[in-house]
Amino acid sequence: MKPPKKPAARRRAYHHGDLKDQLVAAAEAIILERGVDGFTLREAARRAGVSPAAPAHHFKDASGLLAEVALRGFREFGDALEAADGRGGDDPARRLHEQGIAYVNFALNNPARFQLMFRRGKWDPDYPDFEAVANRSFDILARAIRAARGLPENAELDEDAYGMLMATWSIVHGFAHLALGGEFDWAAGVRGGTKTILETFLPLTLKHLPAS
Amino acid sequence: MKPPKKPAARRRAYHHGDLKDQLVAAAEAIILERGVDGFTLREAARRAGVSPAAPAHHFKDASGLLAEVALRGFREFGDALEAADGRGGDDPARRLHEQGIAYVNFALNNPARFQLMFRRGKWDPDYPDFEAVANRSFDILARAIRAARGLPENAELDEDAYGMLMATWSIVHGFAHLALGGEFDWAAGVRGGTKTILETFLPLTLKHLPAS
DNA sequence: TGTACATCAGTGAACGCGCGTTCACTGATGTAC
DNA sequence: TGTACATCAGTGAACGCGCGTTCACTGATGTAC
Repeated sequence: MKPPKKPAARRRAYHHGDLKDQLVAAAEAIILERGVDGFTLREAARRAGVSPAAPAHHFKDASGLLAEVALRGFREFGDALEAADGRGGDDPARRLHEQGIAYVNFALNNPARFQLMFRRGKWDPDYPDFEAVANRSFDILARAIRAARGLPENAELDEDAYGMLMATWSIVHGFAHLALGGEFDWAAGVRGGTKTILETFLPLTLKHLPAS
Repeated sequence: MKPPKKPAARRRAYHHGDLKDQLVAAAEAIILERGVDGFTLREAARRAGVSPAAPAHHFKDASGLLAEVALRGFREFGDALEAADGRGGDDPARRLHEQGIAYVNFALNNPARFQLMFRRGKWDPDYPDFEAVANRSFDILARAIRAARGLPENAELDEDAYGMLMATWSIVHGFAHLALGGEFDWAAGVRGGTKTILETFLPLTLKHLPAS
């Protein structure tokens, strides 16, 4: 009756097959639980069920793995901003508003990635493709700012454009950072905090975006 | 001729006399050089010229020392905000504007403290006086917001006031955080960055404060 | 279709490191009489 | 003014810990013929 040769607990294949992705997933989980500084390479290996030496076959070192995590974050982040921008149609104020919503939503729904992305020094800046992917998010914002200021595409920003760009970026980034840092908890209550913040406080705040 | 009994290299007194303050100063220097996560208690002791066990006589543990550093930061920060608020006279928009300038100036001129202050988890939250001192800064902002919205002192904030407070806080905090994180370096150039940021980019940005 | 062999992706033990904290101790200081 | 003694603020050695990385290795996979 019992099938021949099936070992009681099936031994995992010597070759993992999906290690790179699982290391990335483990890293995100660790950062979520313990914060960016709680990440260790050994712990990621442990969670992937692999010896501490295994990650070296996929990443130069610990900062390489974190670069991959951040890179994927920036990729999705850029996608979210671009989609939001599109939702704004040809109204620059709406485009900026939608981007703002998307910015904060991404941060609050992906706190691990977001916090890592804005922690230069934790990831290897020379990781392949990193710079281009990270710059895309910035360009999406700059494009909408140009439209709002009536500047041609690819034009240099003028002073007012700088002010508008920095103010817009600052307000959404500051909001995200303060919310993630728990500074808005007094207002949101402890339970369901993220939802309350996104649904009631974010709209109240974004009314004050420069272009609105 | 030679004075009697003066040892060649004068031996430091067994009792340090100023250890607590020097540990605080050392901690700030370390954070400045290596970032908040680069801080270690041993290194602080080393810089104060003292054995690694000595700090225990002044602080419960490492997070206690960091709490003292953050506490002093909050104290000065509150003073700076209060002074700025006063500079605004009875014009609420000016009060908020001055507070904004002071907020970012403090952050960029005291990066070590500032970054530590907004890193819950690094310092002991039960450190004596901590909560009251940390809340003061918030109250100073809230007071000016009430004035801007025409609310009586100590009144509950209404929805618009929440929006204005969060937007104001977000913009200055976001600006400070992005500037410290190096995200404005493309605009400021590498040399004299802080000065350029404070003198040219901050004013352009603060034009967009909600109350302006 | 089979086989030799290079390459790939793991293992697990070991390295040296710096950390925070504890321990028994001792020298200096302050105080009561 | 002197002295006994408690307390304060240091020492330095040791603890156990987890870390990132290296090493020689080996099992599994892919490819050329």
